[in-house]
Amino acid sequence: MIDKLEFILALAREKHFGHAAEACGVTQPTLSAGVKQLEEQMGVLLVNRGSRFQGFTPEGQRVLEWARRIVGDSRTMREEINSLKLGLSGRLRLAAIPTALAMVAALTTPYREKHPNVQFTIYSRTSIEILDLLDNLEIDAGITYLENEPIGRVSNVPLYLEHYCLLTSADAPLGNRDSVTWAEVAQVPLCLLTPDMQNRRIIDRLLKGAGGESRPTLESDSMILLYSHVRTGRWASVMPAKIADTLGLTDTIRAIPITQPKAVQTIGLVVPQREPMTPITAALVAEARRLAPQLSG
Amino acid sequence: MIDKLEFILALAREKHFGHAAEACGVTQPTLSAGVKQLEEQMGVLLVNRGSRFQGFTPEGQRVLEWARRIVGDSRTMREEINSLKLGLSGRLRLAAIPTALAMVAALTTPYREKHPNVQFTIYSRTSIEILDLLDNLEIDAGITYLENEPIGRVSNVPLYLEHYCLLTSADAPLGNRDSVTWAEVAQVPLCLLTPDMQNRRIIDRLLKGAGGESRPTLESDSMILLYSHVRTGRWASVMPAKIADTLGLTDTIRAIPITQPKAVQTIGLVVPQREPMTPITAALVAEARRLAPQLSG
DNA sequence: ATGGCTTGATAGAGACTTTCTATCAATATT
DNA sequence: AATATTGATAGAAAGTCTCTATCAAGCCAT
Repeated sequence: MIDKLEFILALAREKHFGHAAEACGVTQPTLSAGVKQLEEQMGVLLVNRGSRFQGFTPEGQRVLEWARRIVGDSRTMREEINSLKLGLSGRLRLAAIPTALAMVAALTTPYREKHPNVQFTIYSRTSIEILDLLDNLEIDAGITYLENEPIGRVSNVPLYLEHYCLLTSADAPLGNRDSVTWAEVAQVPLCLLTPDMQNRRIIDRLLKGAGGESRPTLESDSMILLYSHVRTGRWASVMPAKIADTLGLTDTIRAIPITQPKAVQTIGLVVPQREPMTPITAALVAEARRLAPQLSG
Repeated sequence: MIDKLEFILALAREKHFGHAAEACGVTQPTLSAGVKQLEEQMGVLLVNRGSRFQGFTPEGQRVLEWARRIVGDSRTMREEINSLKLGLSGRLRLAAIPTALAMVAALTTPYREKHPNVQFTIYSRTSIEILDLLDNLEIDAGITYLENEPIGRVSNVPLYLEHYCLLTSADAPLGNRDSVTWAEVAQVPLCLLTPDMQNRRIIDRLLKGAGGESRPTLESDSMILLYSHVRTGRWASVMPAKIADTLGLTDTIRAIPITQPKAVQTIGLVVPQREPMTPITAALVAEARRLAPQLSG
């Protein structure tokens, strides 16, 4: 029964019988049969088919909702029993927006000291993808923007505030300043994240708000790539202060606070809104609560 | 998997492998094997055995908690899909304390008019048994005292207030009065419910509070039996006003309000504290909310 | 239009699980 | 000590699941 519900979950995210089957580690006929059995048990069609997957029926959508819950609970149960047996162990799956990647270590390091048997898998994802992964039980927690764009059925723990800097060579225009305005930044050719990243959309909005326009010379979904370009001394970028610090500033590269307006975004931990949490997730939330005051200082 | 969890639930309430198996409609070896499989999957003993059932291990108790939740959710899912398919249908299982039995019809009658395909099963139980049945998913809702003794993880809807009357023959001592005190009632030989009923414990407390003692001439767990004795004109009883009204008063039998103190108990609907509720239960809660103002008037 | 490609359904065989009956060992009960 | 109760175990039969192979329907490109 529960494994059939997992089929539904896989189908929801893959939207393809074959791929979903592969994700579940079974063959396509097995998954097809599983879905069909569910449909027979419920006495209702759950999936609209027409020679290909065409989404769920209304009943299928309800079953999907329940499947998230029931499958999630059964996993949580397993994990909880495991923890009782041999302390916290297993794998913590986490996803963070690129600009927050640098601070993840501040969370994982004390966590690992307390719970050395927990393994980590950490993905770099967009804020939208993070919420999707959470919904589909593919990650245990995410680190993303808490405000700004709607987030779903999740609980959150604020971690720190993101302030923006112009990252540029000291001998470039504006390179000698102690602070710059968004209007000034709008005049500089920038390397920015791709528009599927919320960070980029935020920066675009700020630039537009200052009367400028966002026409980045270079886009990437990798902070490392952006930073390595800035390091050449020939490019500039806008980054959160925290990540600029982490990446390290050289003599020639400066991180200049951008004011007017002084834009601030809250970054935090998000976890599925479900009680009780898995022990592994609960420990992460505890760590985040402990850490938040230090980070915001 | 889910059926194995049902085994655990059955075992929790039957405390006996054989009986639990029968309750699940399987043989005892099947249930034993199912539990053993769960234990192997979890990697932990769930049940303490020593030639007989000796309760759950700590891990077993956690699994039991999860089983209630997961099994409950999977049933709710089924019911929800069924309702989507052919409107509200199925069986509403309800338990009420004896003194509330008379008012159940006020709930079931309008319910049935709105949802004619729902069938009812209604048990007369003690308040403690009701909470137990709720925990074990054996009933969908209960009607019982909301205050006075602790109730567990349930949501409630107040329905009406229970006021107490002396039910006695008009020509008996006190039979001509318009109101009596608890101290006076304490002098009369009474027919009361058995002490496993909360109603009896409440009345005992009230009598004791008035300096009297509870030494009922006759005890029974059936309101009908108590009432039939009072009807002979030779016995007296203490009953909630509502049930006395429902049973009907004759010329010779009077229901006399008992004052000093004016004791009042809230009776209400209790349902498992879980979101969302099954559609059948949700409809009952809606009905209860609608009804409460009328009843309390 | 037509041939090739993708997608999901179907059929049938083999492997695996489940569940039953029968029986046993251990403990309670008398 | 004899008997009854309780849950575990063994083995056989039934049932279920999952695989490979194949098919039919739609999609797409020429």
